[in-house]
Amino acid sequence: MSVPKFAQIKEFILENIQSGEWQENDRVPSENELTSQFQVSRMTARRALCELTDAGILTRSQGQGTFVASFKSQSSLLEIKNIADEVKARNSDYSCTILVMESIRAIAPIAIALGVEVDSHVYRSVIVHNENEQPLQVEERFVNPALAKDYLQQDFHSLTPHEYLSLNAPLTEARHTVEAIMPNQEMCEWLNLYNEEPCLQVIRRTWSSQGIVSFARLVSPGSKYRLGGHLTFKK
Amino acid sequence: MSVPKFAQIKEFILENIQSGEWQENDRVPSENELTSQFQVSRMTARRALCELTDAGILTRSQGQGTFVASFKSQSSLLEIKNIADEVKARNSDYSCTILVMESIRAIAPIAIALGVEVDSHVYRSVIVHNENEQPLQVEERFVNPALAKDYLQQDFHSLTPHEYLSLNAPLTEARHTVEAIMPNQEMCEWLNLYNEEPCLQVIRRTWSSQGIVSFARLVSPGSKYRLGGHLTFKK
DNA sequence: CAACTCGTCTTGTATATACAAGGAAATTAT
DNA sequence: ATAATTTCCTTGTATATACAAGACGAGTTG
Repeated sequence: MSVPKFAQIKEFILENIQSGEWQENDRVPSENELTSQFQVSRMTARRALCELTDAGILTRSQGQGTFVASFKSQSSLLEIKNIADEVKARNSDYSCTILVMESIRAIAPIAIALGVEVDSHVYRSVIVHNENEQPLQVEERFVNPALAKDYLQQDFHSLTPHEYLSLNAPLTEARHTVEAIMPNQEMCEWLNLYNEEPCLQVIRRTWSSQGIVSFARLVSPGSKYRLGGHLTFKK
Repeated sequence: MSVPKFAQIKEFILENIQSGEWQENDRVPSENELTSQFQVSRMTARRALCELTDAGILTRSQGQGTFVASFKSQSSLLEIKNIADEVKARNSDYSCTILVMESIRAIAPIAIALGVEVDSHVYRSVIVHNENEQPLQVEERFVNPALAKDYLQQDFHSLTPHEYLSLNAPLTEARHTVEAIMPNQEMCEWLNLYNEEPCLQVIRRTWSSQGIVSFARLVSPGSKYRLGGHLTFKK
């Protein structure tokens, strides 16, 4: 058997959608209808429908049927990778400079972002990530000490903060925002920017099962760093 | 039955991974082992393994077994949504201003990005998307005329270019880059920016099965627009 | 000693069957 | 006429079974 039956059924359905024969929210054949049309068992027809549902192409509802998913909210995805991996993948030299490792009292916005009491102690680190000795990104991170006691004792030359935290408080959720900002003077110094230039800023908050782990601000010069995304609509 | 058996098995596997009991690339129990451990049929054990594989938690290999996937390339994802939908979702008023609709001869960089001959005709549109009458994003788009003949005849007040193209040349692939830039003077005028401010620029190239469809440049003021991403590590 | 075969374990595909549960429409009872 | 019930079609879960196909090691053969 060259092409599995469930794959043939998937193709059949996708062709009908791509040709426009079946529009958004149209009903597609039920498991039983496919069973008799293709002379397969219900489980095989079902597999085709389930896999297309997992892929976001169809939606199913018990008792009602299976429908072509609406593409309205079709959104494209961008990846945010670990900066150290990215640099190494370019065959460049990666290094980092640790500027700050301290325990501070949380002012209101930090406390709120970390979900802790205002004025309680939190850890703060500032690290510059370099590509071929040139600053590429500044990482300012606030960490909830309850979830990473030994944070300040780590040597982040060998393991990035993100890697360390992933190991010690397994991530369950992350939220990001990306924006374009003008760096302040301190940031310009950290990034070695003589002429002001726009920077890409990523704010990342990460959760583990026990609560908010950390709150990071990643700033990179617009001329040296960009985010990439690649999206294929699986056939 | 409150919690389905296949879901219980999934939880069992995930707990072992999250607790660190099973490390990256470790082998997990085979279908047959789970079958006897949980007193279920092989198909039920199989379902748990397959769903975790689809979710990227496990990898499977015929003849070898099932393994904990490596999180090395763990990357976070950001969404780029349709701007019109986003504005409407905020309960704001959406409108757009069409500045340019023309057919031009492609200079080299445009021709290359679209995969057409240099100096051949391509369509170009420039549209400003407004939120509550304030410019939010400038969309400059170059379109391959072979794949969207009637592009210039469209009324983009009712249907955004992205929606039109999605309908006429179903997307198979898209690539994005995001960067922080300083807008030039023309862009400042389009965006109504009196004081220069950094902008977020998204470059999007889209493919259909017949080739490259279009090449778009989306520019938004850093103070008014940001990209958001939400990632949950499914339990 | 190398190459081959065979048996066994693994995942992959496919079927037939059974019952559960949700939704909607037709039927029945009030 | 309205409300409750039944009935049917849908998807959801679960099992037992069969054979195919890839990987790998043990043993056999040259």
